[in-house]
Amino acid sequence: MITPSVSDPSPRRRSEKSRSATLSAALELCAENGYGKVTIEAIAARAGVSKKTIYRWWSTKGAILLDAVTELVASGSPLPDTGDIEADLRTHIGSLVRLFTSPVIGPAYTGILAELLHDERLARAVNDELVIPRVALVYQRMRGAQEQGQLPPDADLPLAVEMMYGPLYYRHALGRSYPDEQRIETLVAHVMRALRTPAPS
Amino acid sequence: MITPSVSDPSPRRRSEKSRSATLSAALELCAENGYGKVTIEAIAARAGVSKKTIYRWWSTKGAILLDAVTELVASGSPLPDTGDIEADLRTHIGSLVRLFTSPVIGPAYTGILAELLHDERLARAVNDELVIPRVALVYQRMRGAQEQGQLPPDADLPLAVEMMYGPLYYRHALGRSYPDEQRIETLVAHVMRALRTPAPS
Amino acid sequence: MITPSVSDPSPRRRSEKSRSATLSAALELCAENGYGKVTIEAIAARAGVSKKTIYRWWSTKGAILLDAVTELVASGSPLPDTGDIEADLRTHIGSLVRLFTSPVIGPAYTGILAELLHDERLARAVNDELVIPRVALVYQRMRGAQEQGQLPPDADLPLAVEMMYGPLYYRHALGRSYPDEQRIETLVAHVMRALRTPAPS
Amino acid sequence: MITPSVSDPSPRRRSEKSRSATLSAALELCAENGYGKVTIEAIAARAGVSKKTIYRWWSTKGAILLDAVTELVASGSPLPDTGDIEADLRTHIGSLVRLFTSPVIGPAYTGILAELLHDERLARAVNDELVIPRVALVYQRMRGAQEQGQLPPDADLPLAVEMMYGPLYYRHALGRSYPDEQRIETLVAHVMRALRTPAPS
DNA sequence: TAGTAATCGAGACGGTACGTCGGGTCTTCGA
DNA sequence: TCGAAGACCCGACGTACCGTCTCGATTACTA
Repeated sequence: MITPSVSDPSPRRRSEKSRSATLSAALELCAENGYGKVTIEAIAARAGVSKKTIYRWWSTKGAILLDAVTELVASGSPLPDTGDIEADLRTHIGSLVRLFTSPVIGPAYTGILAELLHDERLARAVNDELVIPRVALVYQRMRGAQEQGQLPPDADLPLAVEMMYGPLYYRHALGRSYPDEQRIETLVAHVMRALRTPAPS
Repeated sequence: MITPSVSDPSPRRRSEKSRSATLSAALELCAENGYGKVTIEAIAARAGVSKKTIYRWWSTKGAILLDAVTELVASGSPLPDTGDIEADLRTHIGSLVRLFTSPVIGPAYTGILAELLHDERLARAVNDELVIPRVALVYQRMRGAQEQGQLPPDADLPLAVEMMYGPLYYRHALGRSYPDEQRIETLVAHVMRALRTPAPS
Repeated sequence: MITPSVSDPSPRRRSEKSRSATLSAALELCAENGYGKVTIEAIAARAGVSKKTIYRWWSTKGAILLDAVTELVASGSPLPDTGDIEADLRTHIGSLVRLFTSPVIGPAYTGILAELLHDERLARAVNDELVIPRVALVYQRMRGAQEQGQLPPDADLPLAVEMMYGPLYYRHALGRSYPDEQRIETLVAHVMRALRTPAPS
Repeated sequence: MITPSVSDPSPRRRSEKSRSATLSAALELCAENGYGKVTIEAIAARAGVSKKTIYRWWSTKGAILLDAVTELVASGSPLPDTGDIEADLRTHIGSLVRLFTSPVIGPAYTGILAELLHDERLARAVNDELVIPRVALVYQRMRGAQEQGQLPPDADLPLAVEMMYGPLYYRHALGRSYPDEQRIETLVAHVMRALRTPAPS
């Protein structure tokens, strides 16, 4: 979490009500009017919270949205384990696409991604709290597949993640539509091949 | 080009001096102080141009930077053709990384990417004027390789582009460092394999 | 007339059409939307005349309106001569009130009066071209009354004019309503008394 | 007082420092550079106050100057009472002329008078806060003179005020010089005569 | 069971930039 | 060759948010 001070300033947060009202207001504003209308002022007004209170606990509207999104995402979509690693990865990518296009999380995450491009602290936070934990799940699932012999023990897992996530972020970054089922299938197939192929000398 | 209205306001009378001064000022400000300090006001002040003139010809500071970047990129780095398609692709990705990290174009392009996430018109313009033309060069080179038998005639070229560009945009979108030489080599090797492998049934 | 240069720049004025279109446009705008909406830009647009042409012949929008009003007033209300000076003065003041409240001339003259407060050249022009000539008519009529013995030969005519016009301008300057018939009658009666009374030693 | 909305926005929290700094800055600018240079921007800059703060409490620069002038005038020139009503009125008119020509209040009041011609709200405010209270003092003095028998009990006091103030505003409205001592004496003499003369049937 | 101290809402404050408007000057193009 | 059209620089407009701050009024730990 990004807070004014590095460490959580005071666990004796007075009002849980303020916190959740702020997060909800931010998400709602983002979903309804787009990220451009997400303003500390507007959040404060809608949440019935003073600006001072917001600034006490967050440093940026990006930080607010990150908290909100993290909370939502944490309570959602774990990685499936059907025994078929390729199918599970397809499912995973599909659910990622659904995340990007979800009416609430989508715009919020897009806003976060826009902001982190000019805010290193936010970038680090997004990676540490949102992306890396989720990628860790993918690694975990892949390691399971390695143990079951579905993937070679020396497979280049990070590369595979980049190859899977890459096209999604590429399209998202350029405002394009996302890969369809067919494309995802092809993509994951190539990723599997890459995982099973020793890196070229 | 993104202009305030759909039809240009009689571009015949446009002052070339104002135009180039504006573009230069925008790039300089971005390089010197970061995208956050790129402001219509600041651009106008540095360029010695009135805000009205800027608003007459551009609708967004993103549009200004897009024009500026397009002009720079257009006059630069064509795709090499050494006869070895794999090597040429490696070179191409390398030069793309260099673009992202270049002190002038890098920050500007990052700013554009941030803005297009909330501006559909800009998104379309970035694709139409910057990305698609450059990708077309890649396609062209690949088609040459197809004619020389280095690639199969039915290779999935768009997929290859996504696989190459994807990891770059993925890392950029999350504010990470870019792939090194080694990584690019691996990546392009897998792309070649994908190009040469018929799509899985 | 207030022109860019002191002397009428060129009697070989090219387009009478432009001149009258400008004056009409100015009056219309003033009558329709109030003086605040009278703008060189708006006048030019409505008159179908270029701004440059307007600036060639006038220095201020006040100058334009002055020309327009002068033209209208010149073609109107001469001072009556019924043989009864007191009645004639009452009529004169009444017609002056009607001028102030006329839907076309009223707002225009109000605008001129506002502008001349910050523009000495305009102030002089208003006096020389509009007020003094009309006051001269009053003097002329009063001198006629002197010859007929209705007024003493040493009557303080300027003072009388100030006493008559004063209350009108006082009320106008403070945005109040104008004197009614009854009040005008009282006022003129006192003026007559003043004219007939030797100045106190 | 003219405020943005009808009800003051909770004037309890109003910063007195900002208020007086704004009024002073406005008067100074007006005195130094003329009313044309009185700009909300300039006032804000000189007062070290934000434009928002100014707009929060005033709707117009005219309103600002009115407040400033009212404050100055309120703390100045009460009507004298020497026992001689005619002399006191002469003194009063003289001090009014001095007000018009004073280097600080003069230009400010002139600017206010120009602006009220196009702003009904300001016109009302000028009358209610500045002119009517001061005229009330004149009435009060005149009523004292009535009680002392210097003036008849049925004297037309409002008419007298119009006859005194009228010539001043007439000359001011047309950008002319003000009456000199001699003229004022004559004027007041006629006003006294009018006060003592029953209205003509 | 009071202090008493931090947190809460509200919102004023000094700022920066916004996007628009009009002023007055200068250039271009068509009739 | 002249005038309409309008681009240009400039400066002010009034607005929106920023992040900081000062208020009383709740709280909820301490004494």
